[in-house]
Order: sequence, then structure tokens, then C-alpha cells
Amino acid sequence: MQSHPVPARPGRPRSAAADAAILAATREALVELGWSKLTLGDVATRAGVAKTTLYRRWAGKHELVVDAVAELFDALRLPDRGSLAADIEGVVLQFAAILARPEAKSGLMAVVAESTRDEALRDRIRTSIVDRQKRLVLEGRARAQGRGELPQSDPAESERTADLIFDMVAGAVVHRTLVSGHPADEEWVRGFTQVLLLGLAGAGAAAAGD
Amino acid sequence: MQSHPVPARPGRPRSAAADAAILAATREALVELGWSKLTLGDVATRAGVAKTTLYRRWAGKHELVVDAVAELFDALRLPDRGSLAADIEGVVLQFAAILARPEAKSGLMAVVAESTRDEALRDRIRTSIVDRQKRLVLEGRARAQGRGELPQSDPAESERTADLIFDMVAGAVVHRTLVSGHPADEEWVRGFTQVLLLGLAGAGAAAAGD
DNA sequence: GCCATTACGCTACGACTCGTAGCGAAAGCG
DNA sequence: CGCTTTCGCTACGAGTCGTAGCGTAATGGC
Repeated sequence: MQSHPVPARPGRPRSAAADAAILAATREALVELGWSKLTLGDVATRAGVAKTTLYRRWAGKHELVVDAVAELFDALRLPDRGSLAADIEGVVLQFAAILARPEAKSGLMAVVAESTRDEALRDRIRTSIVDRQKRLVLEGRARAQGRGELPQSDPAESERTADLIFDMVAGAVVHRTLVSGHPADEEWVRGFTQVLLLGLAGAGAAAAGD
Repeated sequence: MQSHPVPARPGRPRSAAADAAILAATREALVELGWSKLTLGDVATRAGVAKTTLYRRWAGKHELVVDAVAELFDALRLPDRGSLAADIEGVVLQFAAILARPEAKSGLMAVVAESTRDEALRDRIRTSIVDRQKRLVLEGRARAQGRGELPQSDPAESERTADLIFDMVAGAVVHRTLVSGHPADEEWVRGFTQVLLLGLAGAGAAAAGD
């Protein structure tokens, strides 16, 4: 995350095992205590390191939790189920499964809330989580365009549409899971995917017709 | 919010002016300090009341901020612009404008994050904010069905679709504003509305054809 | 092998916030 | 006028924060 590959600086190197232990302990504490009751002292104890070690690597609670949560989303894979609808349903279900985990729920929304007043934190979230997963939208769309399920898009228009898709997918799942409080199960995902795809296909056709 | 209409109990009644002052002071503190640095002692000072007065009415930071933020969303109105697309664009733009305000951003996401571990807080959010605004979806759809812009929906299906629409609208705007960090301006809202409407119309037609 | 440099664990600390208790005074209601 | 409840104020223990200081451990350069 923030470790340089070969800094080649003198002195004792930082323990990579400590990094992993701290991040794992952070997720464990998020599950048991939630965001507001999570303290850095407690995380340090769980990880078996001193509190000062933790402060040498992360500036505070916010940055630590971003890194701890970001690792959860690296498990996302774009499945190849043969049709765009099935592919989207698959990845949305994976996303929903991750968001259903308590360490993701309580941690992610809290750092997003804090990022509204902290430019550096917002960049860290975008770099570590959002932009890294936007690949799924790009791959999925490219594959679907190859199949002819979606119209070829103007490269200039492409970027904007990808952002719109990402906002709609991530936003709807997050809102369903966290605000409405209902599970994003297969039935819901199927309905959502249908609306999204029909809308995108229609919008693409309308744009082509202009 | 939590005040009984006519409790008719003896003794000195609670000051309604204090309630209003506290909620206004809470929003002011959210703007200046954000969620994490907001303290109840500071809010009490701003409102010109004692800290103990504040604790007699709200159990803690979470409940107070929910009530303070909920008032912001009461300004939402469903415009009548003649077409469903224009109506939706209007209400989404209003929603985006409220979410762009710093007191809404930092406060809302923080209490949502906390609500993942607090059942009572989740209910309070749903009652005070979410369910109260769901009326916009219901009114808007009923009006559009009267115009013939949307197919008549099976009453059993109706509830589920309303939830889906609400999750998609609120989720996308929140994600756009808070996570992606770009404004939900007219151009974005137009594109989003187009995808949503074409998707809903298509899904309705597909359901009718089954 | 020695030394400069950095990381680590531990303890202790002041500053701050939390939420509550206790008090006397004020404001309604019958 | 009494009863009841609220209000402002002060004070308090408990808990967390982030940092400083110290001795020790682990590297790389000479």
C-alpha cells in the first residue's frame, strides 16, 4: 500500500508480517466492535505489536481502515458466464457478498463519510478501492461489445458511461444493503440487472440514432 | 421527531426553541468541523444550552445527527414538469443539491455507517429519512402511469419495484457525489434518468409479455 | 567484527471527550 | 401556592488520543 519496493535505506527494515497482522486485526476489530468503538490501542494489542509501531505506519484510524477494507475488494473477479446479463449478475452478487460482511459495512461507509472533509483520504479511497475495481466495468463492457450485446461506444463517450455504470451498480448495491437493510439476493440482482441493461441498450440506441 | 404532541404531564415543559437551536447548531458544527470532530459539548455551547439539556433529549451523537440531517430532506418536492423524465430529473437535481451540502454529506454517511451495528439507529434513519421520502417515488410513478408513460403495475409487484427505484436513484446520486467525487449536474442527471426510464419501461414490457 | 541507522516494544504523560451526578433556580399546572 | 419537571452550572471518573523517551533488536556499510 505505502511501502516502497526497494528503498535500500539503512537500518532495520519494517516487518512485513506486522503489516499483515495489523490489517487483519483491524478487520477483526471492525467485526467485533464496529467503527466507532474501534481504538488503535486495541488493534495494536490484537496484532501483537506496540501502539507506537502502528502510528509509525498509519497517520490515524481513517487511513488504516481504508487499507484494511481495500484488501477485501481485491477478491472480485469478472466471471465469464456467456452473456452480459449473467456476467453482471455474477459480479454484482460477489460485490453484495463482500458488502454484507460486517467489516466492510461499518468500515467503508465511515471512511467515505470522513473523506468528505479530507481530500487526501478521498484520494486514498479512490486509488485503493474505487479505481482499482473500475476495471470490472471496462472488461465487462468490452466483452459484451465483442458479443454484440452492447453497441460500440464512442471513445469520448466511453469514459463517461463507465463512470455512470459504476455509480449505478455500486450505488444501488450499497444503498440496498446498508440503507434499505435488505439483502441484495439473486432475485433483486436479476431485477436490477435487467433494468440496467435495458436502459443502457436503449440509451446506446438512442445516441446512435441521433 | 420524538416529542409527543400533548403529553399533558405536569411540570415545566421542554423548550421547543431549544430543540430548534440544538438542531441548527448541530448542522453548523457539521459544516465547520465534520462528523468526527463534532462534540456534544461544542454543540451545546453553540446552541446556548447546557450539555445536560442536550443529553436529556438525545441518547448520543448518532441520534442527534439523524434528526438534524432529516430536516434537510423535507425540502424535497416532486415537481410537475409535464413528463416523467423531466419530473425525475427535477427531483434528482434537488436531491443532489441537498447532498452537496457539507452538513448532509458528512453527517448522513456517518450515521449510515454506524447504523450497521445499531438496529435502533437503523430504524430511526428509515423512519425519519428514507421512508418519508419514498413518497416521491410513489407519487411520481402514479402520475406517470396516469400519463401512460409507465405500464400499470401489479400491486404485488409494485412494492418491490418502488424499492428498486429508490435504491437506484438514491444510491447512484450518493455514490456519484460522495465516492466518485463529481457533481451530479444536469448532464449527468439527464444520462442517468434516460438509462433508468428506458430500463424500467423495458422491464415492465418484458414482465407484461411473460 | 564494529558502527551508524532504523524499527521495535514498553511505559508514561498531558490533553481531550464522554456521559453522569448533584445542586439551586426557573417555569408551568392545578 | 405547592408539585413536578426542566434548566444551567460545576465537578467528576473513565476512557482514548497521539507523542516522547528509553533500552533493545535487526540490518547494511566500512
